[in-house]
Amino acid sequence: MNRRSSLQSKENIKKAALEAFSKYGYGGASMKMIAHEAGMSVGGLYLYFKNKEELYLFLIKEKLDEFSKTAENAFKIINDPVEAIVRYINISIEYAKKHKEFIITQSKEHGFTFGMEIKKKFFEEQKALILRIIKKGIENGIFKPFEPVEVAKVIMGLIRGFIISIVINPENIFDAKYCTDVILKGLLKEN
Amino acid sequence: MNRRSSLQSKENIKKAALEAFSKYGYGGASMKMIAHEAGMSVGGLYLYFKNKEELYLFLIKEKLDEFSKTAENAFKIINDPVEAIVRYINISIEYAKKHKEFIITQSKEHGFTFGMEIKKKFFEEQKALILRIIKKGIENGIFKPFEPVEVAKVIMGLIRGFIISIVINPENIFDAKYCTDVILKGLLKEN
DNA sequence: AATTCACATGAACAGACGTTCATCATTACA
DNA sequence: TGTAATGATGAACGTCTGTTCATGTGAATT
Repeated sequence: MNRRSSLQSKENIKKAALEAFSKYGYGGASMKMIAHEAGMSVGGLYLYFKNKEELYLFLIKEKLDEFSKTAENAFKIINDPVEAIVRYINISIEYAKKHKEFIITQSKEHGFTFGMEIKKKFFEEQKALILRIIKKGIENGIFKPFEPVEVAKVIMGLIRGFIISIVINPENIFDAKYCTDVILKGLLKEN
Repeated sequence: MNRRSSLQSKENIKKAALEAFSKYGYGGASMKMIAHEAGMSVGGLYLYFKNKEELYLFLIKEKLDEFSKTAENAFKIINDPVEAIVRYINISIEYAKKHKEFIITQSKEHGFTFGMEIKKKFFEEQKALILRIIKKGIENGIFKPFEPVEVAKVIMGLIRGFIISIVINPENIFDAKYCTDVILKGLLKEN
């Protein structure tokens, strides 16, 4: 079969590759199986991506950008820090549910040397975003006067854990509501 | 070189394998490099482990058991729920720092079909442990009357995130104190 | 109708992989 | 000293990998 639209073919490859990398990791996913899943030959892949590594990095970058845009857009219309935090957690969870295993794949294969700069940059951006929310909340007197940077780290950690939990325990997904409840109100009854 | 103690050789292999799997993942770590790092030949590995898969599963099981024992022992002498939660988080973090990347390796390679039963069992046990603490705290009137099961999930998620954060951002490790502060006291100033 | 061009193929290649096994070296015991 | 037994070797094997490339095909252009 040939003479398909070039755009469609690339889209097919991306979809197949994302699935394969997510399921089997970088080493475990073979170019042959990606090609097969994309409905084309091995050679065809190399018309669209220089090699396996480039294909992998392309996917990482695409997904991270996707998330960044969604998150930033959401905050353009939110002023309340509480709502912002709740919203950010919800966006993160939706994203995680959508991309499941691939998220973990990203943070592991090849001992982080792989696409490290891209990921580092992404995490820095996200931390800055949360930090802005926290600072605002503290300034407004809504949040307790914790150290903002440390709180931002904790929130990021919580979200990461949330995402990992979804991937590890997909049959036991927990509601974001409880998550936000705990960080906002705290476990203790009285201070 | 030969006629080493069998025990020492096995120990060398375990150490080398843990390092290799942690750095490069299951697919990325080769038997040749494990053998080399252990100071022996490839064939030698097969005197102690049936194959690569068995070696990998052995390591997973060993590390999880190690952690379970540490956690359980700690709680034998603690009655205060607050102290117990703080302690559990600290133990988890210490463990994570010690084994870094291997923890992530465990939750990913081969799409979870790998050693899944072992991990599932481990997580169930840990959740039960946390649940016990939370329930006690609520019964004693120390914790807010949240849904205990959901809170346990959130706590587990937080810890997982903490661990992942340590691995992703080793140069930016955050203090466990802030973590426990946030979950115990909450962000909001007034309810 | 002839030519060009984008898209696609899959056998072929070199290298790496996990695993096996005939062989060897050292120790323990007879 | 001779004989098992234990621990270790690494070349060899078959399989799979990522990548290349000579070849093919159908649509668009001339």
